[in-house]
Amino acid sequence: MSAAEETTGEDAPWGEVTPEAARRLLVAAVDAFAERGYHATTTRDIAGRAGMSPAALYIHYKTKEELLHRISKLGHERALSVLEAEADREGAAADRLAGAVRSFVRWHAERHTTARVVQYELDALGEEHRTEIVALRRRSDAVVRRIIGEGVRDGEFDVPDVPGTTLAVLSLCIDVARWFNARGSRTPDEVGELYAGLVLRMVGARRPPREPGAAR
Amino acid sequence: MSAAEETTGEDAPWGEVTPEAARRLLVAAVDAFAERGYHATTTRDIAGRAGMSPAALYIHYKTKEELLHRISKLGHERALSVLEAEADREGAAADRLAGAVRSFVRWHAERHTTARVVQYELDALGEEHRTEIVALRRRSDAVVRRIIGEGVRDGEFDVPDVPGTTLAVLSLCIDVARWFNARGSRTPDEVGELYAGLVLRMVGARRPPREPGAAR
DNA sequence: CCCGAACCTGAGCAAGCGCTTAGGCGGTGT
DNA sequence: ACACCGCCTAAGCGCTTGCTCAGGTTCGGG
Repeated sequence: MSAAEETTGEDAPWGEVTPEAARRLLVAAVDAFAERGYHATTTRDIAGRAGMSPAALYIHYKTKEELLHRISKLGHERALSVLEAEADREGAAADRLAGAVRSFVRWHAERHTTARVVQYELDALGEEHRTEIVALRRRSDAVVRRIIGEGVRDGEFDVPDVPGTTLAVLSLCIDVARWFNARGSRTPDEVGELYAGLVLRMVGARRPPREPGAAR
Repeated sequence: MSAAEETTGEDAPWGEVTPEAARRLLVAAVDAFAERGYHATTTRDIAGRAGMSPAALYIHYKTKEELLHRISKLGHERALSVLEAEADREGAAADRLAGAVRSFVRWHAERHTTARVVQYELDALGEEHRTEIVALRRRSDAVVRRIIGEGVRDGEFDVPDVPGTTLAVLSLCIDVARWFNARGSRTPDEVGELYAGLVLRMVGARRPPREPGAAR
C-alpha cells in the first residue's frame, strides 16, 4: 500500500515544506532532535533517517542550524495560531481561556516531538534566529495575558498577579512537551481537558464554563 | 550509617564533594552544562573554567558522563530532601502542600543552574545511571501525591484526578528551572509564594492557610 | 635526605564532526 | 540529438571531540 500523500492542512503539519525531499529531511530532523537533542544529533543521522546521503542535506539547507530554525519557526507559528484562534473568539474570558489552554496543551501533546524541539532547543539557534523566535514567544505571552486581563477587568477572574499567573499558565502548558509520552495512559484530549480545568482554578474563575446545570 | 561530614551545609551546596579540585571541576561543569547543555559542553571548557588542563578532569572522574551523573544524583537528592522536609511536618494538608511547593520552587529558582542540569539533561545519562535517577524522581512524585491524597481524604481538597493534578503541580514547579532568570524582576521567595497560592487553587483548597486577615 | 603517593600537565591519538567538492543520472525544452 | 537543470552520491577535508599517557611537581613521614 503506497501512501496517498497529503500535502496541505492541519493534519499534515509539514505540508508547506516543498520539495518533498526537503520535507523528508525536516521530518527526520524533528525526530532526531526530539530524541537526542540538537547537539547530539549528527547530520549523518538526519540524512540516514530520510534515506539519503549526508551531502543531500546541504542541497536543501545551508547548515544544520538553518534546519533547526525552520522547524522552530514553523512550530512556533503553528502553536501561536492555535492559541490565537481560541483567544479571538467571542464569549466569556473563562471560555476563551479554557479553550486556549485546551488547544495549546493538545497541540503540545499531539505534536510533542515537534514541541520538544521548539521549546527546548531555543539556545542552539544563532543570535539572529533566536531573537526572531523570542519575538514569536512574546506574542504567545501577550495573548494569554490579554485574556486573563480581560477576565479580571470583567470581574470573572480573581488574579492578584496577572503577569505572574500568565507566566505560570504558559509554563504549565509548555512543560507538557517534556513529560508527555504517546505510549502513556493519557490522550492529548484528556490532558487538555484536565489542564483547562486546572487553569480556570488558578485564575479563580467565578463559575466553571460549559456544563451550565451541574453545580455540586 | 557513615559520619556525615558537612563542610558547610545548605549554603555551600557542593560541600560534600571531597577533594577540593573535584568540587571546582563539578561546579564548573554545572555552570557549563546549564549554559550550553551537556552535549555542547567540551571537557576542555569544563577544565578551563576550573583553571586546570583537560587531563586533570580524568583524575577525578572516569568520564564526562560520570560528572553529569554526580551532579544529577546530588541535585535530585537535595531537591527531594527539600520536598520531604516540608511534607513530613504536622498540620493540615493545605499547609504542607503550600510549604512543599514554596520550598521546592524556591530551590529551583535559587539553584536554577543546577536545577536546569538536573531536570533537562536526564537522557544524556547512560542507561543504568538514568534508571537510578528516575527512581529518585518517582519518589518526588509519591511525596506530592501523598499530600494531595490526604487532603482529599480529609475533605480539605477537591481534586477529581489526583495523579493528573500531581503531575501538573510537579511539572509547574520543575519548569521554573527553565524560565527563571537571576537578573529578572522576581526573587525566588516571591515565585515560591506565588506558586504556593496557585497550587492551593489547583487543588481546590477550602480556605487559604496563613494570612488570616489581610487581603489586597 | 629520599621515598612514594597524590595530583597535575603537555602532547597527542583515534574517531567523529559539519560541511564541500566533483561528478553521475534522469527528465525536459528545443 | 543535445544542452541544461534539479537532485543526488562517493569521497574526503579540516577541525574538534573525549580521552590517554609519560613525565613532572608537591609534600608528609621515615
